[in-house]
Amino acid sequence: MDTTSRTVDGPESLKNTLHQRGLRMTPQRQLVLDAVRDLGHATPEQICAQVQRAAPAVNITTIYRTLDLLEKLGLVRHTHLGHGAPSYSEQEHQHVHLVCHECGTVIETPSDLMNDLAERLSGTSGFELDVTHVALSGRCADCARAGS
Amino acid sequence: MDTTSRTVDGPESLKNTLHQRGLRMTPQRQLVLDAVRDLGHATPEQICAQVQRAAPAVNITTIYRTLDLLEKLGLVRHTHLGHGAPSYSEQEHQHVHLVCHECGTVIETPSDLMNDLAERLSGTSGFELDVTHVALSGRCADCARAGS
DNA sequence: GTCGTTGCAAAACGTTTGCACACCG
DNA sequence: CGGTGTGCAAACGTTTTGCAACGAC
Repeated sequence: MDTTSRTVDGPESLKNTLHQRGLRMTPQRQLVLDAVRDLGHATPEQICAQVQRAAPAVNITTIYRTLDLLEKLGLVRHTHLGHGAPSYSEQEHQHVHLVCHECGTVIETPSDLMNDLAERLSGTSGFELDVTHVALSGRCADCARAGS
Repeated sequence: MDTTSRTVDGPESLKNTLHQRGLRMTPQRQLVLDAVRDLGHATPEQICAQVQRAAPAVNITTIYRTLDLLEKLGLVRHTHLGHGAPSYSEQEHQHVHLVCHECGTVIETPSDLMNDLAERLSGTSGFELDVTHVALSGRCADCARAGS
């Protein structure tokens, strides 16, 4: 009954993944990865704040560099939810983001909803949709009820 | 047989729309609206360059303020095509953007493709998808062929 | 003449870069 | 000890803000 919410990359495996590519394990890298997992999805600045609770000296530059690295390693992913800073989440945390452009709420929805669309797109234009890296905008149920 | 590529808002109607709300017609506002229409879709900086060909003194601050205003008036719309500056286009210019995250190409695709998805979303979560304000990311046909 | 609108300069925001020092392996 | 990784400061691109002057009505 264990759905492995903690994925393949346990505490040791980040080290391994890094070493396989001649990269080095550092406390900062573990902290950033932990922060991304703990926060679900968060901006670099939010991740920085979270990391600094454990290690106040960590600079935001390191957050940016580490997020880029973890993304290249396939451990995290980022999505642009409209304006402002992008949102990082762990790679396995698959979902489509629905952003309400009235109140800004972000709703997560299973990505299977996009499968039909993905097929149709690859059929018509050969475009391979990345179902996991998508932000759709519109109006959430609450705002739809309140508005017009 | 006139499909009114020039929409409801001809040269006079911007003035009317503004006056209806107690706002003022200025050359800058007309120039920005014209630029958006001429460019199809463009960033504020590109729009600024276009406007400055006619009126070099116009400041980019005015571009930003005017784009916000025209958006509130429902005459233009902006889309975030991933990183960097947003892209503005006229409201009627409806399509879905497919952004290749390898080469950055932006493909436009008819928005009808999203109708099924829109229905399913409103069914499951009451979310009203804005079919026109969407950027999907993935890999374009060329990069898919070249890559793996 | 009023008051909305503009231009300019400066600040704010998010991100990147250069460089010397630190520390992983 | 070699070279990767880090912190700091400064630069960068984009957007916003404060304010005095301008100009639409």
